[in-house]
Amino acid sequence: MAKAKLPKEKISNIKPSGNKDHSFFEMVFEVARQIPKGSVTSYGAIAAAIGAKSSARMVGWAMNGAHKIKPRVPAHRVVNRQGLLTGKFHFEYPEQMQELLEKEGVRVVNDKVVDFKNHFWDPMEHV
DNA sequence: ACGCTGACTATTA
DNA sequence: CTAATAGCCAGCG
Repeated sequence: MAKAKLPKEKISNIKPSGNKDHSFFEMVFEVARQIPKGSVTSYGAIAAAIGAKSSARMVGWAMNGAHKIKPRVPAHRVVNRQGLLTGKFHFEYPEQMQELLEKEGVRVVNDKVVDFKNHFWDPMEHV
């Protein structure tokens, strides 16, 4: 698949100027920002928290713009259901995700969160 | 407006 | 454990 390219300011409308924001993306970002340091969660968990548990993919897609939005979204704390750092290639560099996690006390081996279940943070409990 | 893509998940083999 | 398949839905060409 030589797809590639999804650069630039895609997801044009994440933050329309002065507009009321409660799009799907905004809700994802809001939840993601609440992830405490040293904890991780899954796309599906976030999706479920905002009432779209079947749309885990949209959560991941939303994170695609997480780098450019206002307060920094800890996208590195969001991994897939297996605890794998599936989105690491979307960071400035692939190793950054693991670095950030380990820096916060989350051990990562072979691109997977160690003791993922123990570090898991359920967004539903916070909301 | 239609079709393809995708940072997912669950199920089946 | 891996591989393949289906369901899912917002954004973009």
